Amino acid sequence: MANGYDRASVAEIAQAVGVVEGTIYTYFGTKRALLHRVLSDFYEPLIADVERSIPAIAGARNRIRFIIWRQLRAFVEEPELCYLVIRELQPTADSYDAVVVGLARRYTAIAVRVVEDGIASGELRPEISPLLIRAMIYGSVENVAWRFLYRRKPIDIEQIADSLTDTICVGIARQPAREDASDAVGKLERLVGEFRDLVGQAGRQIRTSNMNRKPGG
Amino acid sequence: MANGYDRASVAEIAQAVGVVEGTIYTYFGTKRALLHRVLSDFYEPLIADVERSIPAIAGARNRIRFIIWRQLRAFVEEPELCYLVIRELQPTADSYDAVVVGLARRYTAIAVRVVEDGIASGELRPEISPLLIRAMIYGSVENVAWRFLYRRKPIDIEQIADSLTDTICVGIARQPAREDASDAVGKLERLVGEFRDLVGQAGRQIRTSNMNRKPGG
Amino acid sequence: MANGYDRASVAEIAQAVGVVEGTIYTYFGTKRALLHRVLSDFYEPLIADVERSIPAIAGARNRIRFIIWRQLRAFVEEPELCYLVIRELQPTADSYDAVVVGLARRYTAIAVRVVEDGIASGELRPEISPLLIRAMIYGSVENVAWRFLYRRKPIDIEQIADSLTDTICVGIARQPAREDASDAVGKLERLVGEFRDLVGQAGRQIRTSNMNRKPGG
Amino acid sequence: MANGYDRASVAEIAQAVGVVEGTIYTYFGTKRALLHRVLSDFYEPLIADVERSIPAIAGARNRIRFIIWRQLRAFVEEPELCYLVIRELQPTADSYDAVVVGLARRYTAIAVRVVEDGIASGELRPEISPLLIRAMIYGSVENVAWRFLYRRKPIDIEQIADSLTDTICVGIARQPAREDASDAVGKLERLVGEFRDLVGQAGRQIRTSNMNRKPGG
DNA sequence: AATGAATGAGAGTTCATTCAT
DNA sequence: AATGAATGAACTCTCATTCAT
Repeated sequence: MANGYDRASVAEIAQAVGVVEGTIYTYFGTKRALLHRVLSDFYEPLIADVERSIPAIAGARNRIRFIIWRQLRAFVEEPELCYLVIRELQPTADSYDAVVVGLARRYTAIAVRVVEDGIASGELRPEISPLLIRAMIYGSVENVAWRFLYRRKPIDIEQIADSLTDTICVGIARQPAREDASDAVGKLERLVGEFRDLVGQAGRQIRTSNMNRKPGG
Repeated sequence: MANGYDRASVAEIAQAVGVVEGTIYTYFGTKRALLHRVLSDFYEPLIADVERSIPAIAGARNRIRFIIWRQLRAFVEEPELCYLVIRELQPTADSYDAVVVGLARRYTAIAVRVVEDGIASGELRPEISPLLIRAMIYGSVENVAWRFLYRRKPIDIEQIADSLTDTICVGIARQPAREDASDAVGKLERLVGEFRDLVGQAGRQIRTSNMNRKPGG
Repeated sequence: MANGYDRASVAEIAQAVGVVEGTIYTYFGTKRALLHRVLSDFYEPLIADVERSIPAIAGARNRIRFIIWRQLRAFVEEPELCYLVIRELQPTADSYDAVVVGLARRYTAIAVRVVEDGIASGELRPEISPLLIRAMIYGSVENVAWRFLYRRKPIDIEQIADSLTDTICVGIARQPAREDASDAVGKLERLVGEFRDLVGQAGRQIRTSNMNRKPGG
Repeated sequence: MANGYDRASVAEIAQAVGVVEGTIYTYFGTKRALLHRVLSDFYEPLIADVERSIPAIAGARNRIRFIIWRQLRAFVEEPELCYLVIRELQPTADSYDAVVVGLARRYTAIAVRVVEDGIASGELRPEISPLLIRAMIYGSVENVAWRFLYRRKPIDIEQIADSLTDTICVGIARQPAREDASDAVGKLERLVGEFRDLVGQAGRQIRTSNMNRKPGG
């Protein structure tokens, strides 16, 4: 199952499992049935895990980090399966697929809800789209995992989870307050203007008072 | 080329091009060679376009938006090819692939450089990883495009590009820094207020002292 | 055993019998051995029945009707088995088959003997070939049964047995004896004519001789 | 194709034709398609032949003989195909089959019409069932051909056609009416002969007695 | 240069048969 | 005796590739 669904022949799968071709068909009537069983076995504990954990985690940011971290872990633990998930799971009519697509939908729906809750609680900006954030979370994880795993390098999922979460939450821009800062600058400019006026006023008063003092000063 | 590389037989490709099977082999020795030609033909103008455009765009944020937007456009214009890129382009040692993988690397390297430049110019936070940002950019675009395109719904690439860029740059969190900024402004306001009071006081004192001086002012 | 020998897997047969695949092989070393057991179990009572009944039936025609009727009944009662017999029972050297082919031969030999006896007793025309009549009997029954059973219509075996027997015995030609009869009538008319002439002649002679004799004798 | 459709693997067929397996699939998308092509190629000229010939033949009996003879010839010329026809041609839903079943129906319908016409013209008994006669014709031919061909003996189709036609038309029974009639005629002939003798004798005696009498008679 | 018929290796799948339990 | 999981050969069918024309 080294490389996607079509690439792996039933013969190879059988050999990998240590049985003979026909044995596969004793248990799975179809190559596709085998695939879906494998995907279900992958998804179900994953979903159970995430659905159980999320309520125990406080704050949208922490939850998002968990989702990212959990997905990275899945990639590290079962890279082949994750590739299968990425590449085979297309909502393509097939009734077999429907079941697994349903699982996948249920899985990624967790992220959507987390973002929605984060918006509701005021922790997240209300103008963001939860669906887009879901795409960012899973797309980023998938892409980074893909790249790392292809290099067969060990991958520090803690650090990557941190970085991704950080970027998703606070962005990459320096001085995220800069726009507020410009407001502040405007205010400051106004203040400075006021100050200048005050100083000018004061100066005039002083001068005036001086004028009123000794003439010829 | 309905759906991926394996799905399309050489016969189908030949028919689509309007020639006969054998002719394909007159020009491409191999189905895989044909694939790589197709991918090169896809990548080269894309790379040329992006490489030409980026220097003309000011600011990391604007450049990132352009990269996202351009990639979304590619998905909309050539969804099949983009799927091919996603699914077939694996650095699998195959010497054919090497060429196209090289193109892909060159393409995504642009994003890395944009981020690096953004850091250098101080626009982007120095602690972010350009490689991770690249993964986020392409992973997010791919995931969102995948989802949208599978639903065969029209996709508003302008709006999606805006949202993705926004999230990547400023994140999803309600900016905590913003409140600090207002605090600062508040402090300044308070200081200016104090200063105004002081100035007012000073003015009054001066005036008072002047008044106490010889009248006839 | 839905449709022929090859169509039924050993697994299906086992399931139908209520045992498990391996058990079949405890009792029958081979799928083919099972087939032959099934066919023997079908043929033996059938042969016994027909062999017992024929001597008790008087007349070749009645016996032929019985054979036809019995075979039709077998078709109605065990259509699948009859198809098996028709389609699987080929004298193909296979030593297994030899046994069942022997049964089949013994079975159809009954019809041959019935026809031979009918010829010997003068009930049947001596110039007919008993082997050909056997072919007609079983061929007709098989064909008609096949057609009827495929339509899954109920089949009136009494009426079909009557019709087939009738056709086999007296043919389809209209009053085949009538023409001979008219010949006979013609001959009789001629004979009667001759006789009339003779009688007339004799009468005249007698009268003549009487005339020559003593008058008043 | 030695033994039925299922028994022949495409590999065997290809080998028999002198090509390789895949080549079969260049021309026939399916094993079943190949079968149906073969059957159509068999049926079409056969139907054309019979449909053309029947109108040129006078009398139901002669026509039936032609049908029997033609079918026997087909068996002799293409025994394998005829087995295929017998065993594979089941009206079993398959849309492929529908075409060939249609041909077969059209073919055997000829016999039905011949019998119907024979009844209409008064040549055949009106109480017979054309459908049953069709079953007898094809069933008998099939059975007899089957038996003969399995023995791989040469088969005298002229003689078999004569015998089958004869039996179908006039039956196997020694015509009781016919023989009685001839017997009666024979008896009458004998009686008349005797009578003639008697009359002749009587005539001579009378003449003699007259001669012995007084001359001058 | 272009063709397209022929190829043959390999795919998924079936199933009669075996054998350790 | 009975089981049923495992087998592996054989099947139909696909398709990238070749090559004589």
